Amino acid sequence: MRSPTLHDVARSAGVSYSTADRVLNGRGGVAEKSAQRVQRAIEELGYRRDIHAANLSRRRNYRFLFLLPRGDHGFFTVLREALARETVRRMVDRLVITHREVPAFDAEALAAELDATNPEDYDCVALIGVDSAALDTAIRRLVENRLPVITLVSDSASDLRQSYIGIDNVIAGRTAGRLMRLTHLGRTGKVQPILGTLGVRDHRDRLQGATEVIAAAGSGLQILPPIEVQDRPEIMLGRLSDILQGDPGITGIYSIGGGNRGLIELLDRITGPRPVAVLHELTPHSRAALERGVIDAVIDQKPAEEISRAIDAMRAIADDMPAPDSRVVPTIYLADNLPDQNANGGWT
Amino acid sequence: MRSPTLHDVARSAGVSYSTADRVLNGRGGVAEKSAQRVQRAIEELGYRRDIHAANLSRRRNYRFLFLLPRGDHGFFTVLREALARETVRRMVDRLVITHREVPAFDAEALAAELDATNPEDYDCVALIGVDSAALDTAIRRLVENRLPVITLVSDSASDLRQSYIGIDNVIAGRTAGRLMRLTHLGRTGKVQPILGTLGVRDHRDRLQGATEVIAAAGSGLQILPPIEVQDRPEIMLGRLSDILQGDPGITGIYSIGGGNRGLIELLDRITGPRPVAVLHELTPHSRAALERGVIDAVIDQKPAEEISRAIDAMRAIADDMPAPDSRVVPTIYLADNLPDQNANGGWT
DNA sequence: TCAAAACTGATTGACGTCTATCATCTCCTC
DNA sequence: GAGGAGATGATAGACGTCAATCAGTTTTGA
Repeated sequence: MRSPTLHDVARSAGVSYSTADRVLNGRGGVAEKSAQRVQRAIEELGYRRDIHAANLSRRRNYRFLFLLPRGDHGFFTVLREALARETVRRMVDRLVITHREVPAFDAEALAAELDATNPEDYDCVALIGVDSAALDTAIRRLVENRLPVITLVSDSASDLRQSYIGIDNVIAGRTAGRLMRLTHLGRTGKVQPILGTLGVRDHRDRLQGATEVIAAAGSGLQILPPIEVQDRPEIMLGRLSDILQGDPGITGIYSIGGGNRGLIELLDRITGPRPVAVLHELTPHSRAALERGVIDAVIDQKPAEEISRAIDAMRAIADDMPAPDSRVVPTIYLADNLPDQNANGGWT
Repeated sequence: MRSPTLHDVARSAGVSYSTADRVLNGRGGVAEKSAQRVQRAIEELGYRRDIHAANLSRRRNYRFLFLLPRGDHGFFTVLREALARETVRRMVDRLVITHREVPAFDAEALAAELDATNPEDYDCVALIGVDSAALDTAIRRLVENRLPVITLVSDSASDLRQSYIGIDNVIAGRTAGRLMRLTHLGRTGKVQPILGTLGVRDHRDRLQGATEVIAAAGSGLQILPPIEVQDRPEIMLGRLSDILQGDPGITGIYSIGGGNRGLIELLDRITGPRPVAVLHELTPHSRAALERGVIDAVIDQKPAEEISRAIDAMRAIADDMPAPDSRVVPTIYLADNLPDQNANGGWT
């Protein structure tokens, strides 16, 4: 029941260990027919190289670089904390994870950071994608220098990056739209979408998804033109409070992006019935709001899970294994199915 | 930047490698003060044993046994498939996972299977808990013979098993109740709960959770006495169709257990408005029903994730690391946020 | 046909840990 | 102060792979 070693492969192929090794590791200098015999032996025996023994032997560490946005934006904070946890958790597996902070929403700065990165220093890089020619160029340089790149949370340069780990934002938007429909069964209403800016692809996608579902026949719902609040709580508070006063018929609020502290503050002030409120991303603020019944649902992309999967993917890439894209399914949190407060969403 | 080895520890403690090894692996025969010096060196250097090198050296495999219910019950099928995937996926990590099928819902048979298990043959056992004295006895025997046991999906013998991986069923029920409230905003209604039998703890817990939320002040909802259908589609179909005809005021159906094929068949027949329907467990049937709009929400416990976490926990236990309980948060699936069909819920 | 090139095999010492054996050395006890 | 128990050190061979070297064989082509 012992699994075969490379020695077994060599013996079965009728060649020396050296030759089997040359084939396995593509060192060259092997006659075609020998190579084929080794390959066949590998398949016949079902040989799989013991990756741990290999790593031990070559004193290999997996060196991964994460570029994450700076700042106290709730979601990014959660993301950074998840990364910090995984960093220590994975040390036993020889993963050396470096984390550099870059200014949020600044493609140029991100590109500059990549340009300043020596491709020799890492085995894989993860970053949050943005649509930007400068970023694409920077990514291309790394990839051409054999440093693979993956995108996280938001995709970009999809022909260059090896893998994308994150949610499909159209689906996230559709999920929000579905929640609006379900909370409006048997009645009509108007839904007000709020986003950071229409310039961000992710926000447009969510809006599109929500619109698809809400505007579909039989919903009895109307979706209003979106307002832009730059992910800023103050702007959110001001603009939205104007709008709610102007149109008392609004029965649903869908907050697509950030700045939710403003929204929550506003909802806290409302006495009597309030509109249904659906937000994105579980943060201490949104969680507290859910718990005290000020908002109804949070759509979350499980940052801890994304980080963990990103690391898995990076490791697979570093080991030259296929690393599939991994679409995370957006999760719905209501007041009752919140994860343990301290337990990073249950991700040990 | 190299992480310290046991040789480093020995040198730093001023003892030989042998002594350091004796301390690390508790082989005994070491003077108290030497042991302390070694311990101190370990802490000072931050030494962590290289578990992969250790496993390599002692030719260790992790031998885990899963006892899962037989039968084509949708949920159990998903569970078995997830296990099969993980079994191959984890082979590279020296995990040898054995899977034995036991009759479903039969504590005696499960206990018998455990009794027939030689504690020497495995490093950890996972099973789905049931309240049963016979099972407790069987578990006790294993644990006393140094074979740790964990429970999955449903807990039992909580003082004997090392860890429980699964959802909190009260929370799952509350989540269903919350969905009922949200789908009844601005209107009143009656919710009919359906379960396998009140004899099953998990079902009672879910009912309790749902009742807590639905019966709370301000819901405008009434929860009807539960009906028992033994998880059987035919019974479900018959009983429920009688009840719906008898009481046209029913606006919500909460199916707590199995037999959902009967429920779906019934709902498919309804023309015009139908009650809100919330089910448990994503299976091919429930998924299809969601997609064609016959039911509204599925509460899922992510079996693939549970399996994966169970294996993580078992490995931690086998390595003498702390293995925390892992409460999985029940997930809500609507028509729009379903996972990839083939992709076991996104769990690679 | 002979030298160069291409290929093959044998061997060795890592990597960090486990396990076993054997030889010392230091006490304590009678 | 001899005998024994207990503690310690030294050493060696595994585990499966990597990486390098060197000697030897076969093939190629001019």
